[in-house]
Amino acid sequence: MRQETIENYLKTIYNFSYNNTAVVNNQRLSDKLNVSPATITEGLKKLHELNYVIYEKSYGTRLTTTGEKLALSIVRRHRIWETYLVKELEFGWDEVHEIAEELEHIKNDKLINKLATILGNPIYDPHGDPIPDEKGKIQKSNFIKLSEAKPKNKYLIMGVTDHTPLFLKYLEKQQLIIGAQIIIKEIEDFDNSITLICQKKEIIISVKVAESVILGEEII
Amino acid sequence: MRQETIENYLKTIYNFSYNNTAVVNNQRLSDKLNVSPATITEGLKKLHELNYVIYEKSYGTRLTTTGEKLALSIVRRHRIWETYLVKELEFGWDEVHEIAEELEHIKNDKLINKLATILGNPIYDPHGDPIPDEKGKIQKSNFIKLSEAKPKNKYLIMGVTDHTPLFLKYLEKQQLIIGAQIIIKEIEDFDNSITLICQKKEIIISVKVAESVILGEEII
DNA sequence: TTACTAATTTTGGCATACCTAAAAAATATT
DNA sequence: AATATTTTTTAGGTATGCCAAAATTAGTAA
Repeated sequence: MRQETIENYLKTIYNFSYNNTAVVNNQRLSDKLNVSPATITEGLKKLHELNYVIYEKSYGTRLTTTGEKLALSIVRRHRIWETYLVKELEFGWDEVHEIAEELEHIKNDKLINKLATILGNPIYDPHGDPIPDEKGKIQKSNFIKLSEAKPKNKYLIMGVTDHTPLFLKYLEKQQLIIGAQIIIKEIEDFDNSITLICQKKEIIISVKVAESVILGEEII
Repeated sequence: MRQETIENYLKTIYNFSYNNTAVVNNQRLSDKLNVSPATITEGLKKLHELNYVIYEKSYGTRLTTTGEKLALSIVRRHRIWETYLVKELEFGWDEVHEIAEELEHIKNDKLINKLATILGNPIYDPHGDPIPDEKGKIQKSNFIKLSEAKPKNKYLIMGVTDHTPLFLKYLEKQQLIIGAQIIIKEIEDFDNSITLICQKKEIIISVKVAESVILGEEII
């Protein structure tokens, strides 16, 4: 199995496993990795043999300790590169994901750690995702989805779970950027759309958008 | 054919063709690309079909205009990355070649041009090799090999043609670095070893070393 | 020119990464 | 529980990138 394929499988399994608490199903992997379900079954069997995952047929897959370690190092590379591209090379947050998908496979610890040092060892990337440190340790945080926010409360936007340029450009247009403070004004019973106040402007957003925005602890 | 394979073939053919003046044989490609001669034959046939090379069986191969254009862009990426690693990320000139072999396949013009801009659009990389510009234009220069230098003359070290860490570390130890001025004192008839003066120190080097060091025009 | 040597190509084969279609298993619905 | 739906697996097949060994071609020296 090609190293890059292994890395893409492990990273994707990691991203779907909620810190290795949940088992991941084949269908989502098939969608995300753009290969048929049959190919996923084959791939998981091989990764099991290689001791990267525990694959229980017709049930689900999770990472072994070895697999998680490798997954975390890919995630680290991806997020460090995204941060470097935005902070040092003047890329927009909506254009770095794709490049980082390639750069994350460059295997050179000295390089990644040098970039991290230049950036001041950041803990979050430009989309608010936590960056694992060299040992794979990751910042834990109890954030909530904007779709779970409660009326009248104040929050900070901490991240996004959708990294597509279209979505990110939309957020930027609405000034819903990381670090922005928002107040939930009202949640419409009919379609769960949310009216919120951001930068003194009233904005109405759909559930679909709210599902992909991550908020930090309420400000008391 | 995988894009990365195509790029490695074209780059290697380019490097062996002396600016597309000479035809390249399979054996050297086989050695450099670490695949069997049989595989090279197959690969060249495919590249011919793809219009990247003109492959004449049992004679040799050269790049088409399309192939040369792609080769130059890979060479540019490689050399820009090497320069960036040395100048901005504090890597040694002996450790960047391998990383650049991976980075050169990242396909994003904006990224490469941004790095080039930060570096001030350099014309030479840390090994003295010319960097093609965005359009593929490359600095021409009539350098000679140290093994072709004449006694009593003064030269500047302009580059190297061997990029292996072992060789580069050896040069560094002898202070034979790019930009250094040398005077040829004597060439031994017996084994063609060269005695030269560099930084006021006398150094004796073998033909093998002299073959891989590039000198600039004599200083009058 | 001939006979040898070296380089190249052809042949046949193997492993991998993918696919589709059908079967089987798991899950959801009535 | 029985049926329908979804998910997963199996079976069989294709294309690619590689190889070793045999056959051919080119180069060289007698």
